[in-house]
Amino acid sequence: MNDWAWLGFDSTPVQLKKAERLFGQGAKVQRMHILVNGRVKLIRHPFDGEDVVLHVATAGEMIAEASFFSEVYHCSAIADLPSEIQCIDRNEALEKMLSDTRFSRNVMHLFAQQIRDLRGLHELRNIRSAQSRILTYLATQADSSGKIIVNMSLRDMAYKLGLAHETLYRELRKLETSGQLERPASGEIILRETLA
Amino acid sequence: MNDWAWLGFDSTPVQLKKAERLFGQGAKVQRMHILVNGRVKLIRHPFDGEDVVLHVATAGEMIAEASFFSEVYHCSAIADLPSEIQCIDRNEALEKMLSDTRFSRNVMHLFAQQIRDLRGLHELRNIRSAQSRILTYLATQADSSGKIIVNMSLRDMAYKLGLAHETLYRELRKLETSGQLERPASGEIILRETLA
DNA sequence: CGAGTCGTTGAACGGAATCAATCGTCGTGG
DNA sequence: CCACGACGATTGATTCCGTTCAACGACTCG
Repeated sequence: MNDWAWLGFDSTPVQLKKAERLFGQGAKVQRMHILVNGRVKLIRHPFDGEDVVLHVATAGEMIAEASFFSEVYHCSAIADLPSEIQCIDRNEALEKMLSDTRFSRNVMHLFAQQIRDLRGLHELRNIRSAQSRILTYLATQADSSGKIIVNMSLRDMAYKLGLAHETLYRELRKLETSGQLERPASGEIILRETLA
Repeated sequence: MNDWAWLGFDSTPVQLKKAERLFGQGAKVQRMHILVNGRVKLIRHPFDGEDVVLHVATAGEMIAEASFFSEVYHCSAIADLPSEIQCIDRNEALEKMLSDTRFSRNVMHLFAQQIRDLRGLHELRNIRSAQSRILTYLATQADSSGKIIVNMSLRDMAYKLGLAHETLYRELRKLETSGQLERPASGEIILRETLA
């Protein structure tokens, strides 16, 4: 999907099986990671209480970008699917950032992109109604023809949207019944125009 | 609060009165902005429907960092309080980013910080219960003695937490009654230890 | 002084979470 | 190879808690 040539990787990517760990909370930050393929969950382990899913990284994302300037990771990274990850030494990356124009710009782009996505999600959560939250989200994901390829389970989508998965199922069904969307195949959703 | 010396500003900051506009949605991105003092709201104006508050920037933040790499702004910035803003020409900033090590690193830091904050907020919203969401948030804001200086109105805090302001008032009252926190003065909250 | 806003509380409603049960699919190991 | 367990998708019934609507006093600012 993305072209990572600018990263100047010569090494082969790390391969992780499902449930394998890329790094653990508290570990020293020594590398920069780009998720080329697969899915990686970032988990925080609080002193008390149960684990919290901080984020689910999908293909093309930089993993734990926020930790890049920290000494140690504040969360663990665990493969949620078989994944392929490009690594680059932290110091090497920092150096490259100063010497290689394209590199630093691209990294910044990744950061900015991430911020915009997060703000979008935040904005989304301010929508109280489950139905319009879902519609708004789908609208942002759809291409010009209204088609959406869902590359995650509906459960994960529900989590991302901050809804109980049952609610997501129900609302999707309602929207389907009312003709506002179609689901020709699992993992595929088509939005129908409903201009007010 | 923050030291912006590294930005190498020689110019005097822009002064905005309340409700004055820094830039409008769709305008060309020509400068980089750092909010030195005050409060600025980022507003998106959708084609239909009413305006949406994307974010409320407070002192020390870079404004619309996500737009820095875009051609035009995807939102408007409006002073929410009398504000002081440092501006730097976009091209100048990009240049500086490549030539000045400290500058680029600091900008990246700002970005990373922002991402971490946003993720934290996201994480927070996954807590369903209003009470524990509030407690968790306060815990992150408190210093070692449990003291919290609230630099925004409770209404804004409620918005940030994704709660109706009435709910926030009520829950704060409950927590106060049950001795889990004190409010010696407005804008000041003290958390009491309640180890399980 | 009046307009605007914040903080606060009451009452009622509604919608989403929760609990629960079923079905299908996939992977794994005996 | 098939049984079993794990997990995703789906739907029903019920509960509960946060939103919403409403009203009021205090304070600030022009």
